[in-house]
Amino acid sequence: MPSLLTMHKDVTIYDLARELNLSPATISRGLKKSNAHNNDTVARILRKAEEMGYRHNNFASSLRNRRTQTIGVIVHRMNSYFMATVVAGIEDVARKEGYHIIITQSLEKKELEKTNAQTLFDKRVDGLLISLAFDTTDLAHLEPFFDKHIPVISFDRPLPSDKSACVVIDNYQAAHNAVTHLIEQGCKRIMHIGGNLLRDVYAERLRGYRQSLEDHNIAYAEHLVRLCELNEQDGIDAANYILSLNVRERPDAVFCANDVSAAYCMSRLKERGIKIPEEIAFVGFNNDALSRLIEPKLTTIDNPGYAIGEAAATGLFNVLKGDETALKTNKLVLKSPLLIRASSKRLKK
Amino acid sequence: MPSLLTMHKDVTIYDLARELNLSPATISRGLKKSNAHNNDTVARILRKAEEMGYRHNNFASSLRNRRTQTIGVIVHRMNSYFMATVVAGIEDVARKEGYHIIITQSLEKKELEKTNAQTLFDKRVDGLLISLAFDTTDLAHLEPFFDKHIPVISFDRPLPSDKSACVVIDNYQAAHNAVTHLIEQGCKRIMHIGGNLLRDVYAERLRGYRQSLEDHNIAYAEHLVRLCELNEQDGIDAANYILSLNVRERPDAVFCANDVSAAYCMSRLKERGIKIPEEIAFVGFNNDALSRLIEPKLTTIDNPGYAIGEAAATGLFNVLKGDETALKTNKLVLKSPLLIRASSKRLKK
DNA sequence: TTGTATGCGTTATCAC
DNA sequence: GTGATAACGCATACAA
Repeated sequence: MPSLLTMHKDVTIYDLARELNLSPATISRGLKKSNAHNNDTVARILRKAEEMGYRHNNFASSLRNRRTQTIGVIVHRMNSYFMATVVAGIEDVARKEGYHIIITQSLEKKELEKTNAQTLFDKRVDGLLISLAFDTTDLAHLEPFFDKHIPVISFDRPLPSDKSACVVIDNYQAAHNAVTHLIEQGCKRIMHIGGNLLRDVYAERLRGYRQSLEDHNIAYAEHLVRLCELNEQDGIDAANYILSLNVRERPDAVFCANDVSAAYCMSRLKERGIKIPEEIAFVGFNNDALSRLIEPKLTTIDNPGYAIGEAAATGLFNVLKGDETALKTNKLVLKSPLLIRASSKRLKK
Repeated sequence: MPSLLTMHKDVTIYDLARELNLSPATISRGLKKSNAHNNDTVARILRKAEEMGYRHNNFASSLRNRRTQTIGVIVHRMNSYFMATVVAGIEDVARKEGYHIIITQSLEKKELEKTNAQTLFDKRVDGLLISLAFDTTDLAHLEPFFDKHIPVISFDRPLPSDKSACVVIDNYQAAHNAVTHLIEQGCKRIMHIGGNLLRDVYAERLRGYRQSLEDHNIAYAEHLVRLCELNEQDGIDAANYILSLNVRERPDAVFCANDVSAAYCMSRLKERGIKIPEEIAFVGFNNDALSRLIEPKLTTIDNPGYAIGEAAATGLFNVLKGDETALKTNKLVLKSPLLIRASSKRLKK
């Protein structure tokens, strides 16, 4: 008696060959509509395949080809609108190329990122798209990919290496725009809530912040920069920190490296009676769904997730198709406009 | 000259066999630490494998075994906190079992769900976990799984079929609790914003709503029930609808089948000067991150995503291990408490 | 345009 | 406890 686990025998190209009095080779070629073939034969093959419920066996094929038609994706976390759109962009391109994707999350942990990389390597993905975890320093876990010439392209958070291309936005410019906007609204003591400087994204945002201050002759103040993981609790902690400062030291604006922490920070400050944007103006980053939901609506920088995913995947396929220049062009930079909303509007009275 | 695509030759068990003067069969057995073996030999094999950079070839293995050690997951959408936690639960269980998961999204579209099912079937997943799209009616696309005895377990939105088990919460009871709570706060005209009744979840929530009204002798009013897709725009539309009603018909509370639409509905009403919860109280569903972020904080029903994912995956593995009772126990129901927050607190003055 | 023959890397079966 | 061998299903080099 067959148990639930016993797979019924699959239909193979041999079965089709037998039924059609053709050779397995012809079937194989016919099924992938390869050029050199009699149209009529192809039609017969396809019809029979349909009729007998044939399905292509990827393993046998991959074993033979040493190609999996699969690309691996490592994201730091999959729970933001930004990342969901990045993945959507990747999926669309991959689907068009006949590829599948395997998504894994590092949950911002170096160790998990390492495990995921190993898993994907062992699954023989044809390429890798990665956005690094917060605390990843060395790239030893990616060496196997480099060694085997499996293309790796990073996005959002680029690899500190010239071995691979990356798709990013101009974080420096975006941050500079955001801070300049706040200054134009009349803000003088602008706080920055940023991320781990190991990640280029956050280093660049900090650099843009500092440069804008300098451009407007505003002194950089150590106590107005907080680096953290940018999660809910960090937003709340930042608010508490602000509340703990005496009024002369308190910021009159906050530029935050993501919307989530900006939202929680704002929320906490409002609870304690601080008026936004009158007392403290806010600019976030990412254009998360929640930026339009909170009150006042959050001014933020659009982070074009879909375009980033699309560009990264497209670059990867270009490399897979033999266009090595895609790896030489080290950086692809996409636009990320500032979206001005109520949280930062403070026209001088 | 090897191109980027040329994979260097992989180390195989034959290579190990040659180096160690053993047979490939011995290597194969040694690598999976199977019982009947000389410990010393196993140690030598493992050491050599490490040294030569051997990695197991899943294709060859799957081709031979007809097992992929992979389970497929179809979710309707991956962008909610709820779904992110469901997937986290599934991943954890799968990892412990040595399985990988492939996640696909139907984006609430029947057609895409169908494509995904086919893809996963062709990828020969050993099992399937699925949460149906809004508009899925027939289950023809799942027949191949049933035919081949590939176990399918649904979660959140159960299959309208007794061919497979499902993991859900008691949506009827949860909705009943929510509405009863609103009634206890003194609300008399409670509106319900619900989802497509094809999905059991939403039908049950509506049923709980109606029953609670009946239990408290409140007449059911057709014009106070709106069924939609529960997205951002639907929330806004519902708010506009409410605003269009004359004051005698206007609801004094809204019970919404998810937090997102509740949040957008609230936001729009507030914009138009409606006081929440004083004029209209709100209860949402899911305990999304945003429920704690908006103002007032949204009373909601906790939807235990992690536990659901964990239970669904565990059930699937039980079936894979031969415990068929897991499929017989048709429904596993998890707890989903009501979390009372400011948006529904309206103690009588 | 089609057929023949072989190998991809692993594992199960059967010997020894 | 270990070895020899066949088979999993497909795709390609080569022959026809």
